[in-house]
Amino acid sequence: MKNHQAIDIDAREKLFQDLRGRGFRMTPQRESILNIFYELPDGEHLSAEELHQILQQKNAGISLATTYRTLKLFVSVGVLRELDFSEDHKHYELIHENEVPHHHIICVDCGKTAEFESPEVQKLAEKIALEKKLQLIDVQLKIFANCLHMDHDTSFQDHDSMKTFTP
Amino acid sequence: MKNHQAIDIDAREKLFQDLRGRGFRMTPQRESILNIFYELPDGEHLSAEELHQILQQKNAGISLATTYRTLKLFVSVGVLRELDFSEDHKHYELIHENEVPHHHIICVDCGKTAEFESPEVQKLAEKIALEKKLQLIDVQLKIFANCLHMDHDTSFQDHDSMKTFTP
DNA sequence: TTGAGTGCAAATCCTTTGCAGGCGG
DNA sequence: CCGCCTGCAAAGGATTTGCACTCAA
Repeated sequence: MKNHQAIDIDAREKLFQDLRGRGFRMTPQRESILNIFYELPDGEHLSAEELHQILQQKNAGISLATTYRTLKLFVSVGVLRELDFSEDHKHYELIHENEVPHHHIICVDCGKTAEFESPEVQKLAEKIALEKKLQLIDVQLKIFANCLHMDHDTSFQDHDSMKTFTP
Repeated sequence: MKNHQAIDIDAREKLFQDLRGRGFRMTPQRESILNIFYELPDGEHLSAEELHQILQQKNAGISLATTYRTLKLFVSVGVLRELDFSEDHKHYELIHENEVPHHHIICVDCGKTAEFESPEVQKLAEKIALEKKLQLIDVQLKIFANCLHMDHDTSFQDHDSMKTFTP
């Protein structure tokens, strides 16, 4: 399972420096949280609660309040992307350089999600931003569908059990 | 300001019949809520709280609980679309036949939204659904951008004041 | 040293739900 | 009539915040 760890040690340290440069303190809590996202398989996302549970398992001893505060901070500085799958809570995923733009399919029946890559969507958004004189920040496409109970094991991610998958 | 009212009286009555046929009761509360969405300018969306306030102003005397229950019902039967703009609450808009697929631009700075039409996005989603053997239900594209404080009066919708606009 | 960051618990906000009474079909 | 719907108020769940203490720079 490919993850960000092997290739991005440098990028991670660069990010720490960047954040310090922007006046943020690089606490062990923030570092732990960032590391978890870097070590996550490509395209996988976590809710605040899931992240907090992982931190607990690692004995990182980070409070839920700090988890929420850190997620919010990382979103505001462009390190994480906030996703909404029409559930009662948000999900978060890493934004890393040289990521291939990807988007989400959500099964309205079973609630699982799958990712797919689509440079076309990105191009389209760039065209629209140019037309409308907007500074493009992020693009998110959600396809709601019924997966008809096919391909669950291979393509879809189960949020609550954090099952991994190979698209 | 174009709205659904003039053209869709029949569609509205047809919908009532359809819902009744599906075993739902057409109460005055449900009718009032549906009417509000039909009378809303094209492409405009409401939060539960905004909808409830409009109902109050019209002396419809509908409780917040029923407002939420009805929104949820209409989403589940495909009458309304649930939107998320990374705020702390959802928004809802009417899904009506012969609607031109439209999507949303959200200004990360001021929080306002604008709609734009894009048949390309729809086509792309249909292609992906076909490839992956999914039954396509809905497509939502969100473009996060900075509007640089331009065109607020003409293109962007202010959620909380429900200011209307002409895209 | 110092004020940004943290943990804890209480608070807040949005949304859901239990229950008794109301009314659509 | 029957049982789906409603209003009310209380509950629930996710997220935020006040406060005193800690520690990164």
